[in-house]
Amino acid sequence: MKKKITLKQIARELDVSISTVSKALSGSKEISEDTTQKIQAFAKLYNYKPNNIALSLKNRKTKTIGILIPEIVHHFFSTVIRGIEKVANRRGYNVIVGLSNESFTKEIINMELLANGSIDGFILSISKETLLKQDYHHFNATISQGIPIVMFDRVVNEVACDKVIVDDFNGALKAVNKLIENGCKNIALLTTMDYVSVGRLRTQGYLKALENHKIFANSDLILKIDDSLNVENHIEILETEIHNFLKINPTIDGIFAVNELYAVTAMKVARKLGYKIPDDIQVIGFTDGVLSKHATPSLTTVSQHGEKIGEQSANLLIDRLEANDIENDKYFIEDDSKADYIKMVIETEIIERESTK
Amino acid sequence: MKKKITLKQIARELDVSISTVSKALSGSKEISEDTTQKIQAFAKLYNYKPNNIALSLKNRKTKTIGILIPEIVHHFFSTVIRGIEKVANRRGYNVIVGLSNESFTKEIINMELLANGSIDGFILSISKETLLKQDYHHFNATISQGIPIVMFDRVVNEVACDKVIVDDFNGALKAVNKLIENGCKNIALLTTMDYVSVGRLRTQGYLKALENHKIFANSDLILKIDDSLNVENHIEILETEIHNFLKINPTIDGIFAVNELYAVTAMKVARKLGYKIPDDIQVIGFTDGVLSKHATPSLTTVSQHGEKIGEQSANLLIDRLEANDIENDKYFIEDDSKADYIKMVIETEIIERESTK
DNA sequence: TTTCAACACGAAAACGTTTTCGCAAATAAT
DNA sequence: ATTATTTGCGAAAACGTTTTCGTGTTGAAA
Repeated sequence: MKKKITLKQIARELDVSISTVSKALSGSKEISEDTTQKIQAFAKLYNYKPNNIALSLKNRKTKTIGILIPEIVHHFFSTVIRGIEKVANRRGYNVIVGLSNESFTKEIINMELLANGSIDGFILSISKETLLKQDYHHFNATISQGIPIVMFDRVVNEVACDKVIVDDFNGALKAVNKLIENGCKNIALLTTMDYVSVGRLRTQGYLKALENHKIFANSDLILKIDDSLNVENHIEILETEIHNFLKINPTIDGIFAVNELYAVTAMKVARKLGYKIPDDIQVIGFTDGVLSKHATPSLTTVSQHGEKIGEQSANLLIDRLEANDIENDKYFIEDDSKADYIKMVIETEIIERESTK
Repeated sequence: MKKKITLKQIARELDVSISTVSKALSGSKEISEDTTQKIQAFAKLYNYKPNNIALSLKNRKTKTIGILIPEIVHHFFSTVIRGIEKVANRRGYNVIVGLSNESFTKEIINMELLANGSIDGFILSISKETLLKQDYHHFNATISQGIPIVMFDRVVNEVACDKVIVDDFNGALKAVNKLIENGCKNIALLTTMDYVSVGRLRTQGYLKALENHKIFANSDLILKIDDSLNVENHIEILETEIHNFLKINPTIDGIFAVNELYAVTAMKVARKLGYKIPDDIQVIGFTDGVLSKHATPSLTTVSQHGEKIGEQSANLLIDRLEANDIENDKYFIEDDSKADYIKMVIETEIIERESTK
């Protein structure tokens, strides 16, 4: 077992001081050609690599980003992680992932754990429970400790930080517009309980599209589904809810769903009821995941560009981290209270597939 | 901006030494009741939490696990991560995620980056490129540095470490058995090029099942699909390949696919060709992901229990890490070469849905 | 009164770096 | 020959902990 070699060991072996080794390895002009050569050769031979932890302690920065998301087995979130990882890697950062599991407490614990020196900044999406409780003190506490946060997708005005969001309103608007233009007269909305702002915005987009076309918004055509904790098993309930909904409202000829699961389930149910898609009913979903791509018929969706969201979030965070560096170097620490934070909106895009005409 | 408080600051403020503060906070009997109270109160007030990096440096362990996977936007891998995170959290560890993107070089870079003190051990699944190259020196180098590795799913005999694998052989065997018992006479196999051992094992299970039932294995019924780099766009190619395959072999009445994408695509194509599922053709896929669950008809699959794989991997790794601790404490470092490594096999389970009778 | 524990605390080392400063020797300028 | 400057290197501090080993004070035992 060859443990990693340290500066001290090299120094001892070559009979020079630690400082000399350090300088030689960084190519300092202070050290003579000769010794530099000798030390570098030795270091290469023993595959010396500086210890990251020691560097982190010395520099008081870890070059690590903490990602905190509600759930990882989820297409959208994993694409976001991929985006974050991509730019983080490129810019010399690592990512450490925490899962809140939609729980307020786990969110707090995870943050406190990582905020104790393990990471330089956070990229996160708020858990449902936190949104329900509307308790955001842990975010503000973290920020006031000097640890910047970037929130994505599920964000909240009460916290002053950079944000990257999907243009949920316009995404929904565009989707419903398309349904209308495609000739749909009675467009249903399949949505969740709207304490998650995201759902609320999509509903607003739906309503606005109808209004723009002078279509009366019939509240009977809006089905709100309770997406409580045990989502996994609720698939049958989901199906029967949609089934009954379609039975009661036989005039529906277009469906806009706020996620792809609702959309494909609606297609499934509709087909069982004898509807042809897209001939009798056209369907558009939000979120462009595997399901949409491989459903039969494949689903027209509003793509959220998760990877792009991740990239932008990472860039925003790292930009701020490195800006802070400069400020600190200048011994000029600006009053953060008037720092202007960026809210970046990522445009959606409609991916047309077989579920619309 | 309230930066985190340190022992030194508390010491200065309360006019005691750093050692006293440290001891008081850990409840040492050395310190008087009075001072202990005073110090603890002060620490609580200022929300003191020890700096993780400093602790890591001192203890020479980070309580962090490095996960290295080929791809994160992938149902199986994200369930594994979820499993790892779950037990890691419970046992006091964090996880830091690296993506190899199926690239040999990125795998190496990521490992070297994290091996410099950032993590105590690795849990990883080998990238395709590495498997092709059959170059495993970086794994062995890491291990001989004293950093344990646990490999899952895509493992390799050439590296001496703990492994957690799916019982691919028996999973395939059971699946094909079921097709046979359900009356299928001409069972096709949809597989990939088999440099990934996983695919090879599934093929062997398929062949064994046929053999057990004295069915002649017709090589015409095996379709090997080239799953090269640009998988995303290959969906049309996949469809046409399967289309032609089914046209040429009209007797096929059962399909076993080594992943769910091939399975649902096969269903899609078959239905376009006028087959009824499961009446004319029954289909079973490997990997129980979202697609299987929500396809129409829903797909019977061999579940790999990704979360369980993650949990077991994490337990194996942490067990070994903490066993090493004890050995080191004893100043008795065993010769690792004769350490016996565990290969844990996770049994598969068939989830029956609508694509089989 | 002297001796000895017990008590309460501080100094210092260690983990592995980087960096500032100081200092001797060698070279250059006067 | 004397002073000034460069060159090449080492000592030490610092990052924030924990822990070992002193050490001075107190109260009790001799």
